[in-house]
Amino acid sequence: MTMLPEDENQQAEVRREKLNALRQQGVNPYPNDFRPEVALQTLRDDYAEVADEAALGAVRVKAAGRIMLLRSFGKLTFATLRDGSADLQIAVQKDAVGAEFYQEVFRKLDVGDQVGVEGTLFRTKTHELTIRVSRLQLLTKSLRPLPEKFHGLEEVETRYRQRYLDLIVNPESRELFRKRSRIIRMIRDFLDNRGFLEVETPMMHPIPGGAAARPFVTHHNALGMDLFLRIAPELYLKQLVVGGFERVYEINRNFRNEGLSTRHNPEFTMLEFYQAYADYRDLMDLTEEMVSGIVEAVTGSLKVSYQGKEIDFTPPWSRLDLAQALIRHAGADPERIADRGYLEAFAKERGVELKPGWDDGKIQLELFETQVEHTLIQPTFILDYPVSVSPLSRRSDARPAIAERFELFIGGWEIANAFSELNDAADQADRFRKQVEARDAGDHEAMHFDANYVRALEYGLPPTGGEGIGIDRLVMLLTDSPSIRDVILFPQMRPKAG
RNA sequence: GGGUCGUUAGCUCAGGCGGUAGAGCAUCUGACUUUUAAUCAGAGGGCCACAGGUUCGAGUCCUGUACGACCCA
Repeated sequence: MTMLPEDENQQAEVRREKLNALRQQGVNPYPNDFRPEVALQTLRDDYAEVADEAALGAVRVKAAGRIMLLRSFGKLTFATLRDGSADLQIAVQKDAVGAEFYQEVFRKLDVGDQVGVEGTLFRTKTHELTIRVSRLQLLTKSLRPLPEKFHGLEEVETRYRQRYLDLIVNPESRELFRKRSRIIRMIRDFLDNRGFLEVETPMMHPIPGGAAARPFVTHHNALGMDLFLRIAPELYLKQLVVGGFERVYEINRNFRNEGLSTRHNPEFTMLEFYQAYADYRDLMDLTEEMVSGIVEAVTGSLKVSYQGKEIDFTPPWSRLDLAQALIRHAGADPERIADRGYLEAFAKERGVELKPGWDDGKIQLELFETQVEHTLIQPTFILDYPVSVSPLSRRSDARPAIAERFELFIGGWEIANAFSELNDAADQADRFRKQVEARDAGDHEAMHFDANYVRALEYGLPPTGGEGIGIDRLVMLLTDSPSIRDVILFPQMRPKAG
């Protein structure tokens, strides 16, 4: 019965011996009959101002947690207990729990063990609120030593691979993921309050659609067909708008088969929402209101420091069309911004490699992404994209080559992508055809023709605005996290040998 | 995919020009009834990521591999 694999160490060996000794003494090291009655944070809150000895001594408490620190004085031991809410000190006196229990059971406990305690409250000489333990029960014996008490766990690789260790010993990591959860809940509240319906759409798609990206492929045995992990829920959500759900949203994972980086994880969380009888300008207003509200609620301010840069979320945010962005931020010539020869020369001058088959719009987009995007630190809406690179967006009535689309950039990254939805079924079919042509010409990220989606449009999609917001990047900005792996509990890692 | 850097005790980290592997915390033994990273005295603990190479001798130099971090595409 090997309990620990080959990375056995001396300390684990000692703990296992203690476990066996406890069992022989009739102590169950893994009982499940203890029910804590109060969270440690509640005790801290409720008795923060109470100093009266008699009053504290009258408070009977029953709590549980993990031993994080032990300070033993022979007949008296102080320990720091940590539960899901907070840390609190306990004091275990030999006389109070019984000499035999203290000696034979309690002294076999280690940092990392889970215990349940009953007792009363008191304050130490230095006024620290402490549980005076009258009864203590081992709830779970821990067999491996925890990372060091002072430095915690520093090595990022272990923090990602064994996130539980990071969460146990690094309180700031716990706080970060609580913040992430709060951000997502606020998004739900915001949308729910505006009459949006949260829905779930397929994660496995027969045709990958709704974005320009390479998908992961999987296989359904019974159907005998390949399926694709979704790269976006967009086409399904709009079918729901066709069906009469005029405001829908989904917060869930997308999967894109591309490289890993500090801003890319192969699975990432996206909010997509669609609102009938709205256009992309309505969505800009909504986005400003939603995001700035969340920023203020989460950080207490509209000004956020991200990696040394100050980002001011105070609305209204800059709105700049794509051509203007190239002129203003990349120094393109305003007179010739739509001139093909100029665009090619400008790209060459900036070291942007052009691929065959690129039209003016694609060159402009590429120039924007390489020359401008990373400079947009303050929240900025870039709008009016070329139709050719926006195959699901509605055309501007006044300028048919321009799509009613915006992307939101913050901290130099794309945070959101939105447009007035294309609801002209024939135009959509044409756009899909052009995508298929690009695909046949070698563009692996170009879209497939989705006939089911076109058929849905033929039944009539009301005029609609739709948007996707990258949740992980938003959380990065609000938690000052340098890597997307810091805001994903279990980021994708290469398997380590053994 | 390319470049740079990293991998040493459970954790956090030192190891000058190649010469028997170090510290703090943790662990173990002992002392200690008010500590706060408790303190004091002692002890044990290493596949120096892995595989080759150079050398009388490699944690250290060279090559490759794995994993990670950062930058670039």
